[in-house]
Amino acid sequence: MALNDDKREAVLQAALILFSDRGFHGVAVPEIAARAGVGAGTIYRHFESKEAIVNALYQRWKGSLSATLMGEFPFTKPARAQVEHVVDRLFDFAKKQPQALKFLEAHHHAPYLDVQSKALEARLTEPVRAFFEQHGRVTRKAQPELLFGILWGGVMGVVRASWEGYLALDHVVIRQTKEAIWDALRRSES
Amino acid sequence: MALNDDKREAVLQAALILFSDRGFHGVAVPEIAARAGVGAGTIYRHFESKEAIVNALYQRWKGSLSATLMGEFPFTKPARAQVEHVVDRLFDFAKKQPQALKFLEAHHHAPYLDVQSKALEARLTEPVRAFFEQHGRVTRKAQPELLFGILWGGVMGVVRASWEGYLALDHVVIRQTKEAIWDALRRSES
Amino acid sequence: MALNDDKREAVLQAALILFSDRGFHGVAVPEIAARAGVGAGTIYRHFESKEAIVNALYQRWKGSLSATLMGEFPFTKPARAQVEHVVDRLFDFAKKQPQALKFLEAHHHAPYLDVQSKALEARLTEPVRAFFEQHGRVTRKAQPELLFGILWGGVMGVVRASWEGYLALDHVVIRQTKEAIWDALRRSES
Amino acid sequence: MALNDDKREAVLQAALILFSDRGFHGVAVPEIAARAGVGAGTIYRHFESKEAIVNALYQRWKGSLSATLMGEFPFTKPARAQVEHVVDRLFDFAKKQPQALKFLEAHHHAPYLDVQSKALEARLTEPVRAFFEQHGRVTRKAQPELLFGILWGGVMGVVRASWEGYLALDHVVIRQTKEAIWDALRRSES
DNA sequence: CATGAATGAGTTTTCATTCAT
DNA sequence: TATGAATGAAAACTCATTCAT
Repeated sequence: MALNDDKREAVLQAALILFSDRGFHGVAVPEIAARAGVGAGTIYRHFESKEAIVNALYQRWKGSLSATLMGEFPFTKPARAQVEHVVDRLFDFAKKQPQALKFLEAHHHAPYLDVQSKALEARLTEPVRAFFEQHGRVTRKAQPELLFGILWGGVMGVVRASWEGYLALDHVVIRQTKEAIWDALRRSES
Repeated sequence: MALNDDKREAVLQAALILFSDRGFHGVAVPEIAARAGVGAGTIYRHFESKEAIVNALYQRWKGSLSATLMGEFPFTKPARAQVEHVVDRLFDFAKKQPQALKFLEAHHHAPYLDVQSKALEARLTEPVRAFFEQHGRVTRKAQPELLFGILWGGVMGVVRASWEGYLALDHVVIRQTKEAIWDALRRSES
Repeated sequence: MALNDDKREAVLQAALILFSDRGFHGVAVPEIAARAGVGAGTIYRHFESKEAIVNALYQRWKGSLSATLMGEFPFTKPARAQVEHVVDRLFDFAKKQPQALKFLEAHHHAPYLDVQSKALEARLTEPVRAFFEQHGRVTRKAQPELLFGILWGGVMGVVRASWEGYLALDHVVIRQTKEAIWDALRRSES
Repeated sequence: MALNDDKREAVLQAALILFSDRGFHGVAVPEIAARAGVGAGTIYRHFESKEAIVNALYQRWKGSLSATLMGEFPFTKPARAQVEHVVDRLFDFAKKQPQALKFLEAHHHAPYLDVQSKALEARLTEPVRAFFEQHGRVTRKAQPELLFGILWGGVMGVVRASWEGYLALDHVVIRQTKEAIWDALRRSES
């Protein structure tokens, strides 16, 4: 007779979709309840407040994204393979969890994120950034944050184009993106 | 006497900052009034509703961004010069109107945007996309939307890194970004 | 098996403390359940509603107070002994059941008391009041209700002072109160 | 166009009656609004919260009661005159502001009173208590708090009897109460 | 019988909008 | 024309009560 985790999940799932579509303040709690198929009061047995829901979502999906990117990371392979791994995994995540990715992008640095969520923000981008320092000799001469910005932004630019219906995230698009991104990051021959 | 345009401007300026920081639903109308230094009721002499304010802002700044990007466009110069022009102008806009750029990014495709705003969304990215079709031979073989996504996303990735304090948008950063973006887009020699 | 009376008692005890501290509307039913160490649903096997709990408490403790005051009442002794008996017993009750006395004072005439509780209110103060009519010749010339008001109010004033920490209900205080109250009630010599 | 003080007063007046009848938690804010003849939202332009209303009432009426008791206090007259002054004024207040007195009695030491209200509680009973120390030789040998408890409690006992319809606070009742209270407090001859 | 998770009606509070001044 | 006090509809949240286990 413990708190029903199915209901907690249903609430998180409903909130993910609604928040990613209309933003935190654009969604009313009873609306989340309705979509989750539970009573409005039930939400408050599982979450202390509406803010607790966003934070639970943020932490869950930030962790999930990080795990996806870092899973089976080819630490011993050359830089290009590592970059392609990250891009591949990010596309993977974008295809499998588009709502979650949209949610994470939209709630990055939001004022209602709590200390734990903010700690995650910092901690999880760190390893990806660290990579560029390690490969300083094969990548373009520039601050790692610049290179990471182009990598992440470039891929997300393609992902967003797919969300807007301009292209599909198929193998060709992914391969072309990987090539383009690598050309953007690598130290040019000469 | 006609409606005082200074007040209309003050409202738009206040709303720009508040909306870009906390989102449309995260800001109360009387708060905009307070920051604009006008009475809450006054806002409704200049705008029909809260939604009318976002839409006015969206249309103004989308137009301004577009004008910035397209102003003095080097139609007769080679592709690389044209790409660098766009990147330069986007960085320019990011430095001069950071709030406006943040606002535009955050309100892209928002459900409260009206028909006119949505029309602008489509119309203004069009010419930039058209460019890639024109230069098909010197750019990477890929859909123009993909290339545009990398261009725009890559630059915005760097801009966002600057917003988060990781780097400054100085001449070096801008030059490096232009080089990286061009390497991402150009047809590789071989 | 019959309903577990231990649980009923636990609920009443928990409710007594909570209601006397924070009032009827200031206490949530699940809170009573938690303090009683029972499930929230269990309360409704023993009481029809939250109001039924206050009424059960009211009737129990009003009866108990009345029994205390009237127990071994020295009907045949002089008026002063009878007054002192009542004062003694009231102090006794105040020391042994402070929460119950606080509860009774706070819920006197409350709108959620039912007919039975209200009947008790009237019935139980009656005998005490009757006393003053019987002793009309040795007590001050005044309506019995006035004298009773001073008696009860005066003692409760001292009790309340003890609750607020200003004095302890020791033998000296009780003796002094009895003397003062008697001097207030008796017909003055002359 | 400043906040309309009439409305603030109407809210306080409505809240006084409702709170004194049914207690703080027994009254809903829209109910206060309805009785005050204002919109529910209006209350929150005048008071930060429901608690702010009780505290405003508490401070206003505690101050008023104190001023009533201490106004024209006969500092140079004998103890009996001083006691009778306090009793007279308390009866006066009870007749003119019965709701306020009921309110003060019911909300004494309530957990939602703020620091300022609690400070008032302590500060205002102080001078009355001080009196008994000053008159130690003509009053009964007992702690001042005991004597004050009997004085206040005794009068309030009579007042409460009047609220319950058992007697009217006319001149005779008041005179008899003053005599009784004085006999309770004075040092007995012998 | 006992439970406590679930619920929706009701609570306090906020806010876009109106309107008397 | 400009205002900001007033408002009620809607928000977040609570709680007495029910009911499946």
